[in-house]
Amino acid sequence: MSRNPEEPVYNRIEESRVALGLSRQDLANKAGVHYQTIGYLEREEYSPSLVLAIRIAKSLNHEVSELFSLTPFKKGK
Amino acid sequence: MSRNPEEPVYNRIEESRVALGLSRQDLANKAGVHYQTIGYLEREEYSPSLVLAIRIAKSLNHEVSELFSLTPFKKGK
DNA sequence: ATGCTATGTAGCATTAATGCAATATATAAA
DNA sequence: TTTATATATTGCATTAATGCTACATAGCAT
Repeated sequence: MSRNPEEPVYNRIEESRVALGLSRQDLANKAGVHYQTIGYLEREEYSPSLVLAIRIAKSLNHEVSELFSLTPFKKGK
Repeated sequence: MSRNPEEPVYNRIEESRVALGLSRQDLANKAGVHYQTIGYLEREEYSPSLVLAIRIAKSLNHEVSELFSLTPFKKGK
């Protein structure tokens, strides 16, 4: 089996990032990753490693569980 | 750069697993992974994907942030 | 002694996550 | 118009995370 076989992880990265007035590049810098990576994550093209998830959560002043979920987030908050 | 270049993730998987009286195989079954994977994680030989971290946390009735951390956990609770 | 369970170790194969470069588009500002 | 910023898209290379198999060891039963 592969690592995450068609097992998506939903997230609210873009929502939180925009709320803080940050560009993807800004967030990428804070999290220490490539800015394209943020794009891939926001489009949910793949799910991050735990390390990255923790770094992003920290960069956005959120708990991992507030930003990422195995089940879809409800619209609006 | 690689994915998690020498960036360890500390965890309390073994502690929590034993507290629940589960074997690695038991936890592996609940989390849907190979039992060796649990071993690797407990020995902190590598850090899990976010999906796996969430599944393990759920299997152990814990929050991701309670089980995993970028900084070492203090001894005893 | 035999068997079973739990664990460690080692090796190999697969693939997703990430980096990075290039190009394209849209928008806003100068 | 030109410039700069933000984003999307594509493609390629690297490597860590995971699966799986096999073997070894130790403990605890029987």
